[in-house]
Amino acid sequence: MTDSTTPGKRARLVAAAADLLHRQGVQATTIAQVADAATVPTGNVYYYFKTKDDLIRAVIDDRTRQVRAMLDSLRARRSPAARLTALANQWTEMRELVARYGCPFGTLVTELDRRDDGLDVEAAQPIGIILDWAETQFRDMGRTDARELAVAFFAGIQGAALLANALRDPAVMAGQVRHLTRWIATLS
Amino acid sequence: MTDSTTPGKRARLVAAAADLLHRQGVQATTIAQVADAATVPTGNVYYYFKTKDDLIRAVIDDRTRQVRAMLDSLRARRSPAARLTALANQWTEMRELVARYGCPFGTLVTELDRRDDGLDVEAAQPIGIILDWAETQFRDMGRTDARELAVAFFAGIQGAALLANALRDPAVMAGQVRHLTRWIATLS
DNA sequence: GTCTATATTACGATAGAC
DNA sequence: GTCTATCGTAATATAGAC
Repeated sequence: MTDSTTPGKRARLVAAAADLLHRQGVQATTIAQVADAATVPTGNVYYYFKTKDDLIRAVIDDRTRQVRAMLDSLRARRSPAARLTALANQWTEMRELVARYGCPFGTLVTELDRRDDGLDVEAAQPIGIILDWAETQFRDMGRTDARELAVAFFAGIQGAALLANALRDPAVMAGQVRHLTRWIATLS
Repeated sequence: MTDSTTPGKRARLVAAAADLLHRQGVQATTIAQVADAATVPTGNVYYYFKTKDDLIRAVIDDRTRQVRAMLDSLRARRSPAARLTALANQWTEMRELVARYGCPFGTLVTELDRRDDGLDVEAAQPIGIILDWAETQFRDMGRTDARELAVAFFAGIQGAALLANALRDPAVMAGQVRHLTRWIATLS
């Protein structure tokens, strides 16, 4: 920490907020609920975050870091196809959460992109990062239509997350990841 | 109308609400805004809808009717593949709206499915109807894996809507519909 | 049936004691 | 740096005149 505030509290607030924003939605989540979940007095939240939007921004930044870490952890895999498949499997692992509350990255975009302050752009960052990364993988597979394939791939994941959520059925997510995996195998 | 209330007002309120819920989101839209857009006094809304949730329910029912009408209008097409392609093209036509505010059906699901009252189930109906319809089309094409293909198809549409929205780029939606169209052509 | 005025409540944010 | 008490505002919903 750069200042002398209690190290744990800020992090606890961000973690609690991330969880609640995902499970309840941005607008439905109150500062009081976040404070309560993090065992911090309500008013004290404003010592760490000037406004609710500031707290939301911190959650988005946290999600963006998660995505970068996720992609970094895939670098060890031998082939681009293996990396893409491994990424898709992340959503299979999250399938119960996805079926109940939607994709943590996707729902954030949908909830925030109708604003015209900076938050809409920031919320879209995880999506943009993954899309660019997937494009690189397809390009490394020698495909000239890498961007189109990257969109088809990640749209397949995000769309399946929405359908799994609508139907409250984790199997929809898992089935689609299997479908995408087989599709990628036919490309290489 | 079954009762003797002014026929235009209720319909105007639902239309104004549908538009605002899509463009601003459910929680961000107030009764006063809807009333204002429909040129109806704020308090008078409660004569037509007992609660805000009642108004939202009316909007969802309207969207469900839109979907049924859309699917009905596709029955004239000669082949299942032509029907599926024509459906996908609806999103290409909506691409500007989709890039700015998301898919009108998809965003409604994402915003409402975290609730446990009845609204979450109702909001998912348009999705379920389209998915079942798509499954029928693939089955009519002689495919035994019709459900899997229906999920892949509609997830491709909904996911692309989310990506187009995140990137604020209508071309993403149009490009993915072209991609899906070519994919369907390879199946028949 | 239609509309105005207002009650009620809930939340974001602040002031100020410790 | 921490916490309590509270202010101000905005939105849902209602009461009641016309």
